[in-house]
Amino acid sequence: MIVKELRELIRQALMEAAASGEIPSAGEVDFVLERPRHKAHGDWATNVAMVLASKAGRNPRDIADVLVRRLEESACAGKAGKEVATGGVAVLSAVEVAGPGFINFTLDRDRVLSELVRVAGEGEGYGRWDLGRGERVLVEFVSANPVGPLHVGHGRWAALGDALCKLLEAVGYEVGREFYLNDYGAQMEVFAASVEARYLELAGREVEFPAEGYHGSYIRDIARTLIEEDGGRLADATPEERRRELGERAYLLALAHIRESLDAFGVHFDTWFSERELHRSGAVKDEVAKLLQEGLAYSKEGAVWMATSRFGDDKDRVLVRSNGAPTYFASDIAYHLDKLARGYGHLINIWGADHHGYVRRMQAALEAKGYPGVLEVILGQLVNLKRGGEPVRMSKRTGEMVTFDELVSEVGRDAARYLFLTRSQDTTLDFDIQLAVEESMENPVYYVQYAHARICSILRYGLGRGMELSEEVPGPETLRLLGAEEEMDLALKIFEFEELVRDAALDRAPHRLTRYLEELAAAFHLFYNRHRVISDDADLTTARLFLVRCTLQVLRNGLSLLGVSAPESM
RNA sequence: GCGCCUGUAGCUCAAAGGAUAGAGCAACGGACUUCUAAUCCGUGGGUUGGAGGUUCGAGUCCUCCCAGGCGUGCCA
Repeated sequence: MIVKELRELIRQALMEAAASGEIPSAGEVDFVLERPRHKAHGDWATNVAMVLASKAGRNPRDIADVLVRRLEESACAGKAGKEVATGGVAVLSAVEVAGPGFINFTLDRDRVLSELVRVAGEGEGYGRWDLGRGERVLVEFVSANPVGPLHVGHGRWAALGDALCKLLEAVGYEVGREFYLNDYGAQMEVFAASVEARYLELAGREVEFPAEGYHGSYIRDIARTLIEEDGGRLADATPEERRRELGERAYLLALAHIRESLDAFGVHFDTWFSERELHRSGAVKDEVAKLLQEGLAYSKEGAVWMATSRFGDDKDRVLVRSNGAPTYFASDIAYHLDKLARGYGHLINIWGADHHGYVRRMQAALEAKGYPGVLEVILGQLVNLKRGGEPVRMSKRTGEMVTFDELVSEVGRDAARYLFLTRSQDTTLDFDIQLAVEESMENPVYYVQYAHARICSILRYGLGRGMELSEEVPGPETLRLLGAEEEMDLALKIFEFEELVRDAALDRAPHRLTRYLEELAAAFHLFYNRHRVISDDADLTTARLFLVRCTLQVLRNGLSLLGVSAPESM
């Protein structure tokens, strides 16, 4: 790939120049190679001379001059017919020193074209890496409490988690997607009691709604479904039996609903891990006992505490309450150890920012167990849902909320996924439903999808005119007909994709992908408006169809990483 | 009080420590007998919350201050 090649050329020039004493040798130099913001600064630029100069106390422009001279010889086409060192193939058409000491590269057109051929050759595989070398990573996300429908915030984690998983897969990790079910503890009982109350109400009984119960209308919906299933027979059962059975059936309904919602969103989990099972199997109890044995936990004031403060936590944390009930923290330790026991070398959890106080203790616990650094927690800021500028509450307790399902059906799956991913998870997301719907024609997702559909339309048009749209790569003479500014800009934008995928994956920043796709689409739309792809000039048409097919491929690869569809027409 | 996140154009947001801080929306003016005008071109719009510091170079890193969000349970 071009970036690698340029880096290698720079390294060579550094070595040679250092060997001849023209520049100070500084061992490994950590330099930046990037696409400059301004076109006048070439196709690529590096700060290597400035880095080296500040290390050696020399003038950066002098060092840059030396390097440029060597690069010109090794990689630049320069004057026509001049031999270049890299196997006779020129990579660059120009290398210049600029500004405070930048070295700006302009790619040789033939090199651009050969890179396009590579893009086409790699097809769906373009942008994939093998950085992970198959290491197994478990990504746990959404993990909503199964006591009601998903809310809008969960949608953000679903979109983010899934995109992150796809990115990690693209760079060579083997990824497991997991949903942790908090199907144990007090909230399940509140849920059961709430459903029970509605059930009895619907059966015509006088009941007092539990003080802390969930007021959402979905509770009544669940109760209605239950009563339709069993004809209300549980109204006369013993309270214990009724509560237990209704709770269980309500849980299964809520869970089924969550699965359906995620399914409709195109997010699929490999595993649904039940907290209850951890308790049932004794894993939680056993782990607490083990921690006591290992001296990592102790008893105090009737409770069992874990000594997390020895591993970076602010204070020690309770594992077993003085009433004998294990805390959520205890089961979470057992849970995370279970993940590791299943062969995952790295754990990623996506949590809402409201859980950030929990991160350190969890990491401390794993460090105590001999797994420092295996748990990575991605904290996502919350979603502020709005409708026409007015905030919409998302409280399960008061029941006033917009569900994830409603959002998806209003805004659409692609737009919802895309919009959730346009912003870094570090920033709270204002999601205005009304705006998303009203402006759906101006939505960035349509802008990107439109580029894809437009290309498909060009290809259809070509087919209709009896054009042969083979997958074959045009010969060099034909390809050399490409060279217009918009064509080269589009090609260069295409080439950014590989590194972008890598960076987005390693930096956990799927939002960069959305931005990139918008830039790529913009480069295409501009090209489209300036040049006809299909014209009377058969060779030029062939060449442009090739460029456009490369664009199509990258749009497709990128959208697929986001989990957004690439429509053939709109 | 302490901890995490955020503060950039009227609005929503981008910018692995790089050159003249960029997009979209909103406003205004242009481009369809031509492969999809859900597009393109142009114009206006900024003391990057404030003050110091680090260095060749700071929206980005450090310190302090201001503002907002979220935490800071023997809740989950």
